[in-house]
Amino acid sequence: MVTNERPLRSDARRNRAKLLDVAERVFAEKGTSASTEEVARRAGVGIGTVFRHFPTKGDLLEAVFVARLRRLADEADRLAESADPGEAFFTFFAQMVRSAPEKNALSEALAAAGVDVTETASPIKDAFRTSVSTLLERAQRAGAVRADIGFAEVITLLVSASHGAEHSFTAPDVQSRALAVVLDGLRPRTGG
Amino acid sequence: MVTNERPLRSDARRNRAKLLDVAERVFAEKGTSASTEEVARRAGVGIGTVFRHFPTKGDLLEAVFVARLRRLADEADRLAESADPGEAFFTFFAQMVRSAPEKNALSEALAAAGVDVTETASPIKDAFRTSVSTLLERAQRAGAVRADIGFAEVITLLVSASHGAEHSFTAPDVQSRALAVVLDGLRPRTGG
Amino acid sequence: MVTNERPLRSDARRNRAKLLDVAERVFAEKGTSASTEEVARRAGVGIGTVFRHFPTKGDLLEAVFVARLRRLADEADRLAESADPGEAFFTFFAQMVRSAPEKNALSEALAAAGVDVTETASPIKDAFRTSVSTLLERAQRAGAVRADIGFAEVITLLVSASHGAEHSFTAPDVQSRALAVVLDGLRPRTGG
Amino acid sequence: MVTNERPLRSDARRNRAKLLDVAERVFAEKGTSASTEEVARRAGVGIGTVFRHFPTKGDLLEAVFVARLRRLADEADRLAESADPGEAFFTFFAQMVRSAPEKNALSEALAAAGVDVTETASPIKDAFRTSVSTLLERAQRAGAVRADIGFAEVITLLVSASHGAEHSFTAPDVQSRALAVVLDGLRPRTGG
DNA sequence: GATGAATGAGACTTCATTCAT
DNA sequence: AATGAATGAAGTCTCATTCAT
Repeated sequence: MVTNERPLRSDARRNRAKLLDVAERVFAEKGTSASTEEVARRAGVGIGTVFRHFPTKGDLLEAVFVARLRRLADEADRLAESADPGEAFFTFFAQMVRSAPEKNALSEALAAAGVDVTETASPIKDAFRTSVSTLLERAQRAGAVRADIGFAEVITLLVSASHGAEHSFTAPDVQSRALAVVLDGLRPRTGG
Repeated sequence: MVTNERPLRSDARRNRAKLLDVAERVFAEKGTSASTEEVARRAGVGIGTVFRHFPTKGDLLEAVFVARLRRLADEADRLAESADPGEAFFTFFAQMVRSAPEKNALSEALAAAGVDVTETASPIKDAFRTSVSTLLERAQRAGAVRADIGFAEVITLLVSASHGAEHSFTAPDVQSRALAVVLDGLRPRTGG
Repeated sequence: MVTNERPLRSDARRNRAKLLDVAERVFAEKGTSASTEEVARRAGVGIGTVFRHFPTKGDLLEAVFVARLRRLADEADRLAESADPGEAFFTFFAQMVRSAPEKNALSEALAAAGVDVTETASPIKDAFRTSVSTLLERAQRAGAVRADIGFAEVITLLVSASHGAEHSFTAPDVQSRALAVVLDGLRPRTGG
Repeated sequence: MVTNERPLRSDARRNRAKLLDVAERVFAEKGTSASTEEVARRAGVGIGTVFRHFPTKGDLLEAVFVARLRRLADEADRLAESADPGEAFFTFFAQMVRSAPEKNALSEALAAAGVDVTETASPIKDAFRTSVSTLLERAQRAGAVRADIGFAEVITLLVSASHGAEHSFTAPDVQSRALAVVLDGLRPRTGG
């Protein structure tokens, strides 16, 4: 089935992309309570244009989150093709957490992914879930990750760790060691 | 050092306590964007009274956080007296995380504790740091907690895990397993 | 039963009255689509003050209508005490229609009265209904008004005629003659 | 006198007619505050097309009114040929009022007719005036309608009664009796 | 001529904060 | 000290109108 939405005019498509891009940056800097006006201003468009593309501030936020999820799923897919499943999984986890500080509210995006699977069936959320699950299962089969956790636990930990990492005042080495703790916890208990 | 603030009139003292109590509940229920007006209403005082005690909404939020910290430090002190240092530490950690959901934004309070040490030297923050550090060091000396982390890492993990736990839509058993991962990560590596 | 709303502070009462007064004039001049901002400006208060007294524009409009109804009911009561029931009724009807031009949307207030009796049971609407009904019944008993109509028909005609009269471009004598037609129609058919 | 406007391209003519048709329905349903955008959407054209045909929302509204007037004038003309002048007049009056509910704001169209004679000399308005006047005069000559009123009074009453009838919450039988009152008022006084 | 994206003034509403009572 | 009315900046959203495609 083909969607019946005709493709946007080129200028509109450009504006939409620009808005999404700017919005991501603005929300990263000031949190999700940043005003729609500021997004419009920094994108160089009128406030009405924002509204046309995203009828509600919530819609704009959701679009930003979805865009992020899409990129994260892509990254997971890329890593899934690597030779070492364990390394692939831990790399993905660590990368996400390390990139969190520069994108405030990434954790919300992730949380949204974990949640709405039950409510709004969104293709992107499904794709993200599939990509991460694949990464996880391969690592578990390879014995690199403990077997008693699933997608939900991984997301919860990812959300948590990302959130912790968003607080820029924590020193980088503290972040590293805290992350190491979580990663160690994800490994199977040796000599258990 | 003695503060030069004269003691509050008895009704004022009562109002202040009541406000703090109500504010904690309100912010827990609706997040920190709940209105000052609602706090006043539910405390049964005029809005002017809130601002007399806490000249700024930020001041009110901080006071709530400090009150929480004080209670947490007390709890840490109580546990520090128990016989098993390892169990004391893990109990403290788990208790805090499990109680997070019912106090929205607790993580912010904790984050604030980690932070402001550099800015505002607050006696309560210092006390909290001392209490938790004691708990940690005893557990480490007893070999129950890995030795390569300190107060900062623990707080970061606590903030993270609490935040993850605040999202009520995650199932309790998922929360438990995610918490278990972090706790396991905190233990020394066996057979290393 | 006493309402549990404590009386307004004197300055608030003054402002409320002023706002109602100004709002009535503004809506009369520009129709009900006049902005709340303009009401605030002409009342010499901040926009927030309007909101405090009338949380919604709809609330403000309703308050204006209710105030009008109250005055109309009072006028009906005053006339009900006059010696000639027929004259009382026709005077009331004519007065209302003649005063309509200077209060745009009076008809809406009246329509509201006719309507909401079924929905929102408002004391003022009930009072208005009672007052006008009394006036009507006395005139009918005196043989001055045809017997086959009731309150509902009178209100409908009043609303209609008032609306017609609101269009200021119609010459006064045309208005008079049109009103005369309606009044004649209300009289019992002679020699029927 | 010939207008120097070149004839519209066939698709443009079709669009114009469609727009007028849709606009009448939309304004009837939602009142004149319905958005121009909705008219465009339901007509299946771009918003730009609406503004090309009617440079202003006011222009669109006026065009709708004019179209209505034209149809009303036609109806008046048709009735003017019937045998009974009195019945023709009353039928016309009653028909208009009865059809008012389904065309919200018809009264405004009529009011516009009464008015703009002085401002914009529109052929259609003149035609309407002539048609209704003819209907009225014939009925008066036949003794079916009182002689002391003219076109202006009839329009005023028509506008009034139509407005009253537009309020859908009034029961149909109430409407009927109210209309009967006006019609009776239009008849010559018997036994005067 | 048709299209629909962009515009931006302006409407309503919220809320932290001030200040007269 | 307490009160709560007043304030007004700021936020979200709407919509008539313009203009590049």
